[in-house]
Amino acid sequence: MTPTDLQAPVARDGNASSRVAAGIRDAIAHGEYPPGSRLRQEEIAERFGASRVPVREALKALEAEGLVTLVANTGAWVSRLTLAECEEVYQTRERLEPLLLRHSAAHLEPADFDRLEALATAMAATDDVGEFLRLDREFHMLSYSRADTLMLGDLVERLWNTTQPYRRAYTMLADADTRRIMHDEHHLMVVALREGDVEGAERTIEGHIRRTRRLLSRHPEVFSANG
Amino acid sequence: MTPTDLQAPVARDGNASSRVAAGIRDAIAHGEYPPGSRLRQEEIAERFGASRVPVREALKALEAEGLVTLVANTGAWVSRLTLAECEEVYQTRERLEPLLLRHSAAHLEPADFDRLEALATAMAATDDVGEFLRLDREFHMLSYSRADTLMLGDLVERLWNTTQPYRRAYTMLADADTRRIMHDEHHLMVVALREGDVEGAERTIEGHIRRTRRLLSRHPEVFSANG
DNA sequence: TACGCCACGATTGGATCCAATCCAAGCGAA
DNA sequence: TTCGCTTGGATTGGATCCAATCGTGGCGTA
Repeated sequence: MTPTDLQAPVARDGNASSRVAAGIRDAIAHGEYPPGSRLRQEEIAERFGASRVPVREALKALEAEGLVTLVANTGAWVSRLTLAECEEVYQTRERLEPLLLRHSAAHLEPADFDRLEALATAMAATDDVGEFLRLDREFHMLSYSRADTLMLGDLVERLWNTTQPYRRAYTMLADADTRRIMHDEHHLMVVALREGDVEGAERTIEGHIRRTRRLLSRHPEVFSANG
Repeated sequence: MTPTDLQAPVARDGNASSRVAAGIRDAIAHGEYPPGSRLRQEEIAERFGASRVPVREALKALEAEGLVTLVANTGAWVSRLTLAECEEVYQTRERLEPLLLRHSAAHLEPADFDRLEALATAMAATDDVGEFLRLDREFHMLSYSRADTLMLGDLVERLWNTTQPYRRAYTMLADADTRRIMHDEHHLMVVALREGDVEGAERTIEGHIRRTRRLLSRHPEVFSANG
């Protein structure tokens, strides 16, 4: 073993297969490839100006992320969730996101609080679902952004990604009361974070996710048939 | 979109690239490729009787699992953990394994309890570290085996895999008292599970992982230099 | 002697080509 | 008409080949 065989250098990217993976991830998130739709290697290769080899590498990585389901000698599909599976993701988030928030909270800066506040306010003001979803994701990801973690941050982001295609559907199911409570929770979280009340922030995010889970468990129709 | 484009079939395997991935996973777990060691595509390809293409696909998947670190145009290394990163994995397990156990507990059968009991007893009896590690893994995985989950089970298994190379090192650091407590916890868990006390079992596994995390945080020397 | 540049070997990344597999349509028989 | 078989096209899986990149050793110069 030569001296360079030990000590892995820092990660880098710009690779073609990584770009393809990122592109597919993005396309799924934007609803371009809905859950259950098939992903043909050649079509993707052409779309991203690459050959099928990096496409296959990307699909393998996305499979490990849970976004894509591969079947040997048959093809790749965007993963589809049942209601029970979606609830499982939310139960998992309920456990992990408070922990992640704890890692991040202590390192958040005043400018972050202001931005969080602005996002919470903007969310309460908008009537556009797409806009709301974008703001909501930015809000929560910003709250986690100062966490210096190896895998926990990525893990949580993956959980968001797998449920992303369904979020639009059940967001529209919330009535006025439920929405107000959700906005209140967002504001509560900003206050707790600003005051350095990590425990309070943890409880708030846990309740927030729990509430969402209970909301979607009352609406199985979102997951039936071709979602 | 033709009719066959929707509805992904059930997963299957037997693929070459999956076999390579499984093989590498196994080799890492058995200490054949220690953390920080380099993985050359051609060597792996030759070892598993395949070309470099499926090897690259396998490496991409293992990277997404966190077992391997890829650097563009440079190579692949077995992921190496710092003490802080290992603690992060344990904190994550502390949150997830109780949840997973809850999913599994209700479906465990009498034969499972007997096997768990036997494993706990065997663990307390053996002096061989390798034997202990094998029994310990089987014990905990069996306790989770009846969980019908989409990703939570796989997730937990991945967390075990990433820390596997270090487990041997810090297992040997436990003094007699610590070991006795760990064995007590194993037996406690079997009792709780047998009695259908899911809450008790959850608390026990959480405390069990927590205790291990605190043990290893007292031994940073395991992670320094060439682990 | 120490530093920097250059060139070569080794390794990874990507593209094309060929084999294996699967799906579906069409044919034939009951 | 319906079921089952067969065949052909489409798609995936794998291997080989070529290009791009990186690390290293050697050379020259200050």
